[in-house]
Amino acid sequence: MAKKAEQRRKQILKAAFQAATEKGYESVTLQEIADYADVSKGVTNYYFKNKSDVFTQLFEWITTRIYEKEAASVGEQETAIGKLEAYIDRVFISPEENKNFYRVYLDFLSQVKNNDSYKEINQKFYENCWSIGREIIHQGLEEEIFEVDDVEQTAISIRCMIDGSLIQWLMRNDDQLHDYYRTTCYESILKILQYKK
Amino acid sequence: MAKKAEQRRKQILKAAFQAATEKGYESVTLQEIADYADVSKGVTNYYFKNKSDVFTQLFEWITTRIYEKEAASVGEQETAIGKLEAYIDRVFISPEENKNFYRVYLDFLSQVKNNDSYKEINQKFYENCWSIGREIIHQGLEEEIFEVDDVEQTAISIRCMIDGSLIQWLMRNDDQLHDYYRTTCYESILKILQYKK
DNA sequence: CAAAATAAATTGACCGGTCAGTATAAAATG
DNA sequence: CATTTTATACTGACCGGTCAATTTATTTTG
Repeated sequence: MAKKAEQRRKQILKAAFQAATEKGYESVTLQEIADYADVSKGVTNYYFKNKSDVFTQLFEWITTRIYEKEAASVGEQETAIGKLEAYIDRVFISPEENKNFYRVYLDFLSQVKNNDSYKEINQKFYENCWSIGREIIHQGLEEEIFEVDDVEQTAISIRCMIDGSLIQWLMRNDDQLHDYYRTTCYESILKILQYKK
Repeated sequence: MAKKAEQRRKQILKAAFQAATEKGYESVTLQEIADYADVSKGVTNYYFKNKSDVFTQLFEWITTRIYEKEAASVGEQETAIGKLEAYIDRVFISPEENKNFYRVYLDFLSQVKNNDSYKEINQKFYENCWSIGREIIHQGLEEEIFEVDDVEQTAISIRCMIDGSLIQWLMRNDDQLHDYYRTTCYESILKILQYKK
């Protein structure tokens, strides 16, 4: 009962994600969401307060999922380099998935200024990302292979580098460059960490 | 005559920029642009093909202007460190100006996927940014204070770091953090350049 | 257990409002 | 007065949200 409702909610969120991926966040209509979900137009407003509510929940859902996957990948590794590699490999997962996520994510970011809920959700996402960075840095310091004086600042830098790289890659819209940007990003982070073999 | 027309065009572009800063790109109406420019709605359609045309020209105009100012600041300096500092100081010019530019810029970026003209304009902007990066790197190599094996890749990394930093700063929406992110960005770039005193 | 009653879920037509673009009128220019 | 420029009114398309009607699922009752 409540389970089926939850299923419907997820179905609509997925449809909204798909629609936003293809049409762009702002221009997605309730009709399009309904079409992608294979339901009629009224359903969305039955399960969600309004269009904005759909997207708020979508934003929360995808950022949480992304973080959980990143954290799980990093957590599996024991060494600092292993963790960093796992992180970068998870972040740069594939051209297709990165395109889907970052297109919608960029749309959300461009809306943060108009929407405090978005801002809060993104803030939480950042904090999660930074915590992954800290985990890697601490491990590297323990192994004495990184030279970092401000852990917090370095964790922030790592995420700047990741987002900056993926956004720049996305804008160039060339799947072939995906590997190049992953490598560039990875090597730059190693330098930021002042990695010594 | 043609001069006055050019003046009107600029007036409308400025109004569109102001309107986009305050209301967001997608939701700006032709009426609002006209209001900000203190003209009637018909004028915008007289000087521009359509709304999209206004924004394409706006995007081109602001990215060119940003680049020119950055290039001028860097060009004034002789030393690698001087150039890099000038670059970062120009990029992180002030919370107010960064907010205005990056908000609109983010809007544009989120539209690049739907608009080949935007993509092209942004590509040109990136190439200009990378050329500034290269100028700094070459100077540092000459002075033998940087250790860079791939100039192109490093120039790309520098811009990733800058955009990543300013976007993250913008999302946190705290003017106080502006200095912090400037410093963080500057120091990270120094590490990417493997700067040795 | 079957029929009836009730509740939950779904549909799609419809409404109010907005906006881009157009047409046309008016004013300025020279 | 003819051409260019600006102002205003209008149109048609579109969209978010509502809601009455219908279908489907669940519960009650005899």
